[in-house]
Amino acid sequence: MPELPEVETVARGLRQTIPGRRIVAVRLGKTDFIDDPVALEQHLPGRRIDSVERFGKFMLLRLSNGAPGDSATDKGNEPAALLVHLGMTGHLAPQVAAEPHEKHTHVWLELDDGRELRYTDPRRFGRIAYLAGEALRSELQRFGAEPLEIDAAEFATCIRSRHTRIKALLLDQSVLRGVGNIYADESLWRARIHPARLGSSLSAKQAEELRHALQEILRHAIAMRGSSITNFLDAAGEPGEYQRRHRVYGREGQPCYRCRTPIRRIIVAGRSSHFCPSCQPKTRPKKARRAQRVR
DNA sequence: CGTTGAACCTGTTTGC
DNA sequence: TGCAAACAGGTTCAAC
Repeated sequence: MPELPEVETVARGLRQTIPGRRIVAVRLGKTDFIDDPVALEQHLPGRRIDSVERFGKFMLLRLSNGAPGDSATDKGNEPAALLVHLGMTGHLAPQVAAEPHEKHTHVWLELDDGRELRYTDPRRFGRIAYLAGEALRSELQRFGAEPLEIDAAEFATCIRSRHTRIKALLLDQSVLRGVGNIYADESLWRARIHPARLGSSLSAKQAEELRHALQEILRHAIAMRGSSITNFLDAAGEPGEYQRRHRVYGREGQPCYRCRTPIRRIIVAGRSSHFCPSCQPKTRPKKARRAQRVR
């Protein structure tokens, strides 16, 4: 399931071989996950892919200027990009055009070097959109901070000001862009925070511990090229290795790596959440007792 | 403002 | 063994 580290891994792979190539033709299969399929056919042919960026869980293929007067709504000289979200089972990878395509391939971007950039997605939970100018700007504005860039003050504010479960906040793309179920659970375990705690109930120290845990885990996962849970493969068809480092995700009933207590799985914010009931207490540890213990 | 549940989709796993 | 139900989960939307 591609989250930030997996998308970053794919983007890095594409960056090796795609920028500078021109799209010469577009072929579409099923299009129910594409915002405006006609826009792809209209605006992509002739455009060069200038760069590949990651934005949260999206990949952004920045496109060269189109022909002036391309259409009434697209002047051709505004910044334009193809947004690709991999959903649960999406793959985006270049293939030699003569090679047979995988089942569930829905988009073929024919390149000027004999290859095709193909999008394959059995479940079609992904999303593809061509956006330019103001439409692109406003779409990107909907999303929250980049988890690897957010500073301590901003993180503390957007977590501690909210009367919502911390698990829901981590998954909310308008708060942080790019965190999904695996890395939310892993960070909460590392910071010893129960997933059902309210954001407003975290101490300043806990918020900072959580931010630190999240960033460390994301960096480590990127270095290991992501987690291959079901069938995640990078742009070169290679699996990631981070699934071996999971401490709670997918480990229900198995002993906590810190204290041996069996890991539990509960539903929080409608999502399956893995945690250690001993290391991640539901309520803040009380300290009011100390006075009574004085003899 | 916040929370929950359903819907989307199909391959894989589980249970009878 | 075989088949159906449950499950996986990112995102959006309706309902409360």
